[in-house]
Amino acid sequence: MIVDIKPTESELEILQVLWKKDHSTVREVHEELAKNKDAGYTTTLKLMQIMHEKGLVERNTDAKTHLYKALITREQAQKTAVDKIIATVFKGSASDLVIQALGQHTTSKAEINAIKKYLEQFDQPKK
Amino acid sequence: MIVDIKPTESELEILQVLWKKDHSTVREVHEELAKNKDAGYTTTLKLMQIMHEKGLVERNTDAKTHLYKALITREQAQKTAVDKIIATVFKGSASDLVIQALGQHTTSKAEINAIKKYLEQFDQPKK
DNA sequence: TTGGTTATACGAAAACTATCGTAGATATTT
DNA sequence: AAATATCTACGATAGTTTTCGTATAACCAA
Repeated sequence: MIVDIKPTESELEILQVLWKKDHSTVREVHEELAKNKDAGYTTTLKLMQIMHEKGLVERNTDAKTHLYKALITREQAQKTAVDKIIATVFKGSASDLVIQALGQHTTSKAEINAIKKYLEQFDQPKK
Repeated sequence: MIVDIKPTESELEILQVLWKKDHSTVREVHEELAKNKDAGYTTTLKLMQIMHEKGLVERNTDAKTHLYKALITREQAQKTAVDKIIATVFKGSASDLVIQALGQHTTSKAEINAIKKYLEQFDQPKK
């Protein structure tokens, strides 16, 4: 595994924005975060510079305004996050997590069916 | 909601121990943590004292050796944790979390069946 | 070309977390 | 009772994360 880094809370917020687009400027990320958060522009800038040092993002510095791109994928972050909470609050039981997740969020019929379909694969004996 | 506090990593480790029993001493918690962690006794003590200040635990100080008890339940911690990662890395989709969780952890047949059974309730039209 | 806007760089403070040492009180053992 | 062990209290330190102010460079408009 290339990236073994656990992003901090703030770094995850930034990654969220970066995952939406191919690449973003600090300004774009900051505007997006500003909707829910109250911090200055240079704070976002500094965080993204640190993320670059850590190898969480790459950036293109050709132009005056740098372009940032996530290097860790959403899937990697998901895996890390799931591993952690299963270990810390679910006593190692993935199914406990599943039931908790299904219970507390409204889940559409389509989603339910997707999960059922997913579960069916466990019925098939391995060929 | 009474408890709106997000326990830190270390605090969660301590809560894990407290959830197993009705109440525990610092010594008991420390011995348990010492199995996987390498920190001094006073570190555990200090952490538990801080948790008391924060209202994460209550304690009985009648005897010389205090008895600690978790005030936040495992279920509350689970809910907070699940809410957070659904929001931060799963774009708000609970089913994405479910599938990710099922995919990356070995899940026993019994667990699969438990989940299936749980899902069946969504088939029944509300009476 | 000069003034205003928008960038980045970077040091440093503030806030939070984790760790430990030491002091002093209380219990236990011999 | 004296020595030893065990406990709490608490200050101090170190590490990490988040925040911001200021300097400086690049761009743009009048």
